[in-house]
Amino acid sequence: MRDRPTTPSSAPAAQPPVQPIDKRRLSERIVDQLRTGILAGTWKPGEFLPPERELSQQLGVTRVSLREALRVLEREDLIETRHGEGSLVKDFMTGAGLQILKYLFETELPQAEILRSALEFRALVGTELVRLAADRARPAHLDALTRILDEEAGLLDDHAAMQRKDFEFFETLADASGNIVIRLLLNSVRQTYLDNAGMFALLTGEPREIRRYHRDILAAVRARKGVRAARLAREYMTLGMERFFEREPDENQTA
Amino acid sequence: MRDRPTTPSSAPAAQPPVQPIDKRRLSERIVDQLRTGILAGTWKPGEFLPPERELSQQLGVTRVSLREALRVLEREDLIETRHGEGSLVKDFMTGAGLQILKYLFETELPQAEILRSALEFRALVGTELVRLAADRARPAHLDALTRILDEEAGLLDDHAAMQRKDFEFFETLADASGNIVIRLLLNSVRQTYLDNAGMFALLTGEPREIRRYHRDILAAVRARKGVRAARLAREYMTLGMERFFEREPDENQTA
DNA sequence: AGTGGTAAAGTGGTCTAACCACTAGGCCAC
DNA sequence: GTGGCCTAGTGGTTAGACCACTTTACCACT
Repeated sequence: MRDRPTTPSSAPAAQPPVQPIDKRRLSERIVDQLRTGILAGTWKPGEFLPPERELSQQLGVTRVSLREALRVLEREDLIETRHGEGSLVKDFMTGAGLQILKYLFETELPQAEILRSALEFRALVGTELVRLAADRARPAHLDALTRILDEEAGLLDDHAAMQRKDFEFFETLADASGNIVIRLLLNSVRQTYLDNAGMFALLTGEPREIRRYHRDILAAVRARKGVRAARLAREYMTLGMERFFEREPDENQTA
Repeated sequence: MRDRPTTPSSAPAAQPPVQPIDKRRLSERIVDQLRTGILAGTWKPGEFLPPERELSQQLGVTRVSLREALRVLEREDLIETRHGEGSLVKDFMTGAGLQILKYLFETELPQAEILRSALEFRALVGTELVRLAADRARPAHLDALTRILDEEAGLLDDHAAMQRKDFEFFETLADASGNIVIRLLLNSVRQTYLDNAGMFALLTGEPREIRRYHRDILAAVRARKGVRAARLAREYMTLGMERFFEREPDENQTA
């Protein structure tokens, strides 16, 4: 393919002159709108959403599209639809699962608490996951980890890409840990992590630093040094927290 | 209300002579059927489900009901519906979140691995959750925990009820931990845990033993002895594993 | 007082049938 | 090559009708 007089497509693309078009289903956009309303408190737990006929008319869609949206919100445990009564708004804090974390990042106000929780949780799971991986990793896992490390070598200038690789690295470790629940857990938080990769990037250090830790962790895992691997993982995942939060009185003695 | 010549309703009810009627929505039953098929491999990742028109006819329902079901499966990351193409079955092991754990317990064959993963994960999170709770629990949390312990006193003969209280106890500790992500995580696994309470009951010991641990953990949390509380929690949550699995070479030194 | 039948209003659940929108593949004109 | 166009297959959306459930109130028995 020869060069042509068009917008250069290589390198970090500048913003194009047109707006992308929202091609999502109506039901998806309805879900977004209603979920935002619920998380923001427009409808409070214990209240009912407007009747389907009314709500669909307000939204300018048919009941069919609205109802597809309601099924999704129900699966997210944000509402409970009752035949003959209506759609009851539930308390997401005691009902909704990890999937909604992504939306809390987008909407909830006291972000600091949410971010702290997320980093703390990441450190907690990451540490144990690595410990297990060191016990149980099989050659195929080690190969996969090595390959990721190789690929990272070419991404030392692309902070965002490195962040994605970081997640992939720990996903592979989760595979190696032989714990299917942890594997599913990472699936649950993947979207949250990738959507906020930029924010996490500010906390997790430079690409070179990330890769250095990955390298050391892999070495420890390969050598089956579970304690050392876990200590490295904890150190790595605590970097960001130390950078952004006053170090709390911390009596942890995990290593 | 006087006594009447009808089936006694007190005490553990014997099985009634009639079958309960499935009042769930069509879409829910469709979801069950399709999800089972996907997890069992009837349709494999990369394949497309039959076209909506065809599938709805096979199921004996309209596209409307089928499509509500598809939205749920899509939210569970088991399928991806593409306009103009069809509904693609995805690999649940790399896509689906913790919500599906419940169904893996019901359908997947190598249950031992899943059960081991669940117990291992429970121990891991439970331990750290207690550690955090000891650091941060506030009076209101301690009161709630005390109340639960009181209620447990009346349930020492009801293994199943005790199991539910156990979950409630740790949910409250999650509140006390001040970590919203862990709180949401417990929501994600609640259904799995309660639906399989019987199975876990076999592993977690007698009600009296459970309560004794709860009491000791609460005492340590109240005294802000994070290390001791965590050690107790780990011990408690490891009991079941030791009972059912050969103790693996374990290099953990978490306490 | 308690029980059960009935009716009405409001709301969710399901169906029918048609039409719109997107994707992929093949063909063709430029 | 590129773009236009057609066609077949599939999902997306609409409109309106009707069924089923819940709540409330009223009423008729016992």
